[in-house]
Amino acid sequence: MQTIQILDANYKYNEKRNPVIQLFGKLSDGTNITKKITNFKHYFYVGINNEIDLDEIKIELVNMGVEVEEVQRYEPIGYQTSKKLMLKVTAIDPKEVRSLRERVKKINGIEEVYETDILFRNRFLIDKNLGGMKWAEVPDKEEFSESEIKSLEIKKNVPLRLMSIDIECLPKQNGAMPTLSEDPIILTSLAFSEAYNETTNLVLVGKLTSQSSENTLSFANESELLENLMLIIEDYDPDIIVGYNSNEFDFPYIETRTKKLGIRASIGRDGSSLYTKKIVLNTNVMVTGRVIIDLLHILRSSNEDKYKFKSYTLKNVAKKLLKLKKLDVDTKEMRGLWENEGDGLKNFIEYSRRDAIITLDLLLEMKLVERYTEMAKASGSLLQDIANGGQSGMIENLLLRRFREHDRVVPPKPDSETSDERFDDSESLKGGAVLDPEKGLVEDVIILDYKSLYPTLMMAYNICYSTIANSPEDEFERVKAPMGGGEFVKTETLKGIVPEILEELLDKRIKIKKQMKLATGTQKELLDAEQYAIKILLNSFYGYSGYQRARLYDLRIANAVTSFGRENIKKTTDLINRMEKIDEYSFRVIYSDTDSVFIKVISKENKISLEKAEKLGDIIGKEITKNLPEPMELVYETFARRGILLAKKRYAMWIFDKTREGYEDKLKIKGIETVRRDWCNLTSNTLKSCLNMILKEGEVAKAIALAKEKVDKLQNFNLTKDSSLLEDLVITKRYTKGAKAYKNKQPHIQLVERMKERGDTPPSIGDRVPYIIIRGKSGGKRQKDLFVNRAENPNYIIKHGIQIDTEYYINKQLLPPLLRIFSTLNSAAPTGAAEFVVKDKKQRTLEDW
DNA sequence: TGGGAAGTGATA
DNA sequence: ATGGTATCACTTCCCA
Repeated sequence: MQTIQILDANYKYNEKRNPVIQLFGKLSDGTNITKKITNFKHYFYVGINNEIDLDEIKIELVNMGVEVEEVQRYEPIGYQTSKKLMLKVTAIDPKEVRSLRERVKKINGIEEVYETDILFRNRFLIDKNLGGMKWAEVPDKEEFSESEIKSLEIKKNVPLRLMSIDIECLPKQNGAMPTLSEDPIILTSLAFSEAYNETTNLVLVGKLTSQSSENTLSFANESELLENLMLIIEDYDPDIIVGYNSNEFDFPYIETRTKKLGIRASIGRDGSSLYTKKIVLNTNVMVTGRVIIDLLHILRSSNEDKYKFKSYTLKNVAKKLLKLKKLDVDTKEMRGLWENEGDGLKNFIEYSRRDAIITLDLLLEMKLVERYTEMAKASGSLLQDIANGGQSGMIENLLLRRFREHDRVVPPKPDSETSDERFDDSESLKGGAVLDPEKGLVEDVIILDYKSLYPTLMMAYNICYSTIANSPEDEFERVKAPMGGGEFVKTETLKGIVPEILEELLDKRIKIKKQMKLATGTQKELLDAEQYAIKILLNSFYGYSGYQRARLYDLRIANAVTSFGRENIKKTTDLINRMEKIDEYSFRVIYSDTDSVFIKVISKENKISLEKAEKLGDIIGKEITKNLPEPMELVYETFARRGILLAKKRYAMWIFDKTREGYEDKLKIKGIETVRRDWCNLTSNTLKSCLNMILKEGEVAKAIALAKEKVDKLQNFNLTKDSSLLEDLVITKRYTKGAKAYKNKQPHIQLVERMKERGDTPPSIGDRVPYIIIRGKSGGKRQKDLFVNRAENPNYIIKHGIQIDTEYYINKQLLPPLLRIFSTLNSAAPTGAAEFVVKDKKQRTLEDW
């Protein structure tokens, strides 16, 4: 017997054209191993009309060459007291299932089909309780039957072998984008996390040069470079290959070049080739038995604040995450460097090497492998599916497993027509409630929030597909969502499948968090990855139920969650407002959003201490929690000594968090321009400094002086003297779709169009476009001078010495956000702020004249 | 020219 | 391809 951790799975036909599952796994010593399972068959379910003769239906099915079995199953949606008779249809060829489904649907008496679009490898993993990065016990032999494999619960993970890749190509025209069909790959850099033959990186050079050394291999031409690249990959045998924009550039490029040169890119663990597939905007890269990760793709789609950047170039991301400066080569210099035999080529090689090293370092720094491993283990999805992104896949995997255990079938994914219908009435899903804040300066605010509100609501009210009461005349007791949403039977009648999953996940997360407090080093990191994976899953069930492309889309569920949530936060607010004084303190809710409440502490005698604030927060939280169904919980989050509430979802708070060394203060800024990427740094930085002065130091006059200083500096701005300030004027916005798809003009889109006309390399869809607003032609027609037409690329501005529209930066970038802050202070600091506002108005009128 | 609607991006 | 809604702010567009 052997124990393996599963890295990847697929299927392939044997010589008898029977499907064979291939499992790509690792032994605990790190050895890679492939296992083949021979007798597993694909199947799906059909729901039948009881009035049609069952035998007739069965005969028609059997005539299609499938096996048919009578089974008892629950339907996917709704509380049911008994199972229904269904048919399990087993196909011999997994590829047939799709066409079979269409033929089966036409049979008279077959009303529904279920689980017709589960990938064969997933069907196998689900049924055998196996999954990505999970462990299995298997026979020593290579090929065996499905009954010989057993799933194991093992916490530890085999270390994976990681490799990064980066290619450089030589375009015909200096500075142009390389063309697949014509321009060769000249350099390929690799970095290895488990050393390869005692080296951690390699550069393959596509021409013979004296520059070759131990870590630099030189080859006669591109063909030899690529042939050797394939050999190195096979030899090193990485589990994960990571690149930066590699799904859109490096891999498709390698695929095309190898095809053109007649080289087999057979880097799959079963000897299959690298394979890329373009899907609308993105490209999927597949290498059997290995996991391909594109870091750019992952960073761009990340929701985490720490991975949000104004620019996603490898250079900027490395600067921010690794605090590194990346060597940079201007694409226009590439040909010169390449043709240079001395230092030029050497620098080019080192630049390329460094890209590969940085990419690998980023992967390690982000702890991505650890996170993805735990997400795979918690959901059962394969590592590659996790890396490709999407929470719906993980949720579906979990639901398929649990529904199966409860003898409940799952519907197929909606076709495009069905999801269009869903889209049409999608307005019917309402979200959380946001209370209009008491705007202006506030002091002494306790902030409380609900821990995992949506998941705990689903548990508290037994909200699930399996507990929806679907017929009004049913007699069992049930709870109806307060404002829209379905009715659900109580836990005593039937505990829902989703609440059951959530409960297990929540318990597990609490346990892990406890263990984390005692753990250190890698042990702690592993636990952190595990709790993070669970957190993602916990929070995804609600979104999934309201997601139009979900198998189990049900607005009665999604609406019930938000409606219970809205009712709950309103009740919470009312209860706190009506609460009796505690000691000499009374309370008023001044803001709330979905799951949080901001409570102003009112006291005539004493300013509240930080310790007392936390104590009161705890008391209020417990007081509210005690009247709530389990496991809902309102907890103390933080305390703000002072803050400014500007509008819903826009505020700045000076908060105090308890640490081991005492209290740590910082600004918690939400929604306002300091945290927005579509404002220039000059605005964000000035605003942040002003907020610091006002909130922390109470120095309004100082803040106003700073604002004035910045305005003055801009007024006297001179590009040739002061080009360092230019960087602070850059605004970035995402280029989201093709220019023709925009109904209104926007500065960054106009710039992209202009860059195309000029023949500059334009940003691609999805990129953030940096721009600066330049001065218009005075006396020109107003229409032509619209600021949308005056966005320009920063490099272009420097190169051509173009004048900046300093007025725009003063009146549209600096002043509005600053004035919004100052004007809220009018009552608190009337003199300073008022003076500033008046002066500004004067200035503006003067300029206008 | 003023004011509101609509489009867009970004955030909570 | 693919978790959700609420909200803000800016800009252009369009009508009176």
